[in-house]
Amino acid sequence: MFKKVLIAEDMEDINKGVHTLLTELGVSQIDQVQYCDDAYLKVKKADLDKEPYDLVVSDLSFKVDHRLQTYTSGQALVEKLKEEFPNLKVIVYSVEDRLQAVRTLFNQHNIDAYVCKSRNGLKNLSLAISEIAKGETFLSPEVSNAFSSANELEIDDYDISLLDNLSKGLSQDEISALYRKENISPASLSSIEKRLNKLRIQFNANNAIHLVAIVKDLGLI
Amino acid sequence: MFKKVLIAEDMEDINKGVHTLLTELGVSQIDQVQYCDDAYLKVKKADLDKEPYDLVVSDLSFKVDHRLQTYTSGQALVEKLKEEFPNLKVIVYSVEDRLQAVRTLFNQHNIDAYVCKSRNGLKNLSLAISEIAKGETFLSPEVSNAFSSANELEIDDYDISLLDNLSKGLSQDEISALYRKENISPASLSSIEKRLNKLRIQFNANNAIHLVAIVKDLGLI
DNA sequence: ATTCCTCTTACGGAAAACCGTAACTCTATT
DNA sequence: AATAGAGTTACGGTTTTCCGTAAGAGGAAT
Repeated sequence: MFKKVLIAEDMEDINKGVHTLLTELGVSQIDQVQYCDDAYLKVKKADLDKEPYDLVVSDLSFKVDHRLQTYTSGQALVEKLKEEFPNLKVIVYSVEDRLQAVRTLFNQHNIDAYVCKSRNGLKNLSLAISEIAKGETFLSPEVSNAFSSANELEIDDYDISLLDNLSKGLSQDEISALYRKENISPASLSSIEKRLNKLRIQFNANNAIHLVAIVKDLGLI
Repeated sequence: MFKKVLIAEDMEDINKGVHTLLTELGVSQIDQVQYCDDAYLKVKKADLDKEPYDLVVSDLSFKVDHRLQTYTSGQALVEKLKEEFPNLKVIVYSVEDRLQAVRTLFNQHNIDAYVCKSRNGLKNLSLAISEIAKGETFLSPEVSNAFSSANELEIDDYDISLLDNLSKGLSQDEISALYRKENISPASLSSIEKRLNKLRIQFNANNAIHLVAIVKDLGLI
């Protein structure tokens, strides 16, 4: 079992809940931070001191406040940690259930577990820890279909960019011009129309306004 | 101080964190539920048994799962509780920072405190409890401007309704027809256009999509 | 090379949104 | 009763979105 664990989570109540769980699991040294930068510094220092962490449990979203941060999101933190300390085990513990994000975390950043905060969040976190201790990876049931080919939601980065630009007030014409300038393909007005039409159908939206409202609610943008 | 407190919160880690806090504050009996319906039933039963709760701490959003619920949101639960047990103190503890929602909870449903889940969530929750014990109400700093008149941007219910209908995918024509049917004035397409134009100027929006995106971010709808 | 398939682009018409102007209604004031 | 002002409605013209059709571009397989 793990001996030295770091929790990176900005909300102190959750931080507390996870701490209690880890204590119950018999982890002897548990450190907590509420900012991404603090997490990185703590891991770095522990490594230099030859007393490295066995495991980091990190949230994805950290609310911004007055303190300027180099790493402003859990993604950025995890990416940096796994790049610099490949042997460090990392669990992402987040309310996010966006399959695309989960896929990226596993495929690009090699995280060891993804646990959704939910009713059974702590139970799953507990499971994840024991799986990782055995050298396995863990995926929360809520997002278990992230890698099942059946569920290809087919929303890619291009779609997100499109929706994001729409929500920023750009007309389809302006988006087309922008994409031409930045060599993003497809850039034609016609293709943009087509793509948005596909998205409207996928999300059952009546028009572009409705579509943007829906994807904002879903947290896609 | 309060003796008997109920926590309604679907995420068990937060539940645990709040529980720890209440224990530290010296609350002798703390009950926890993860479903709105359970919360209502517990309060109801405690009242019938002549051992009523002093305080309920409730989340706003409860993820839906297999269990069918009569009350599907914290709003619905709080509304029902305050209607049936006006003397019961209620703290809403939520990540939501939508000012409109906060106003409604205070004005319509007479909640006693609104605490935002954030870095200092538990500290504020602690403050809220001591304020309520003194017969005061409490409002988290994050939403403290919910009642400051400076913040009145001259957005009335009609504007909100307009934006809401837009975000639901109705065309301006359809909204006009709807308002005529429901005797909401002004109902003409022309007036609706004018009002939306005013809102676009107020919020610096390029078009209707942009406008809806902005007011969604602001939490107005 | 050819066929087939998919993705991209172009175009044209209908619908909706956008924008200015003007007329009409209602109320308050004198 | 007359006037002014604010709010509502009507209308025409321009731009943008929506939607179908069709032509071109590029890749994979035979």
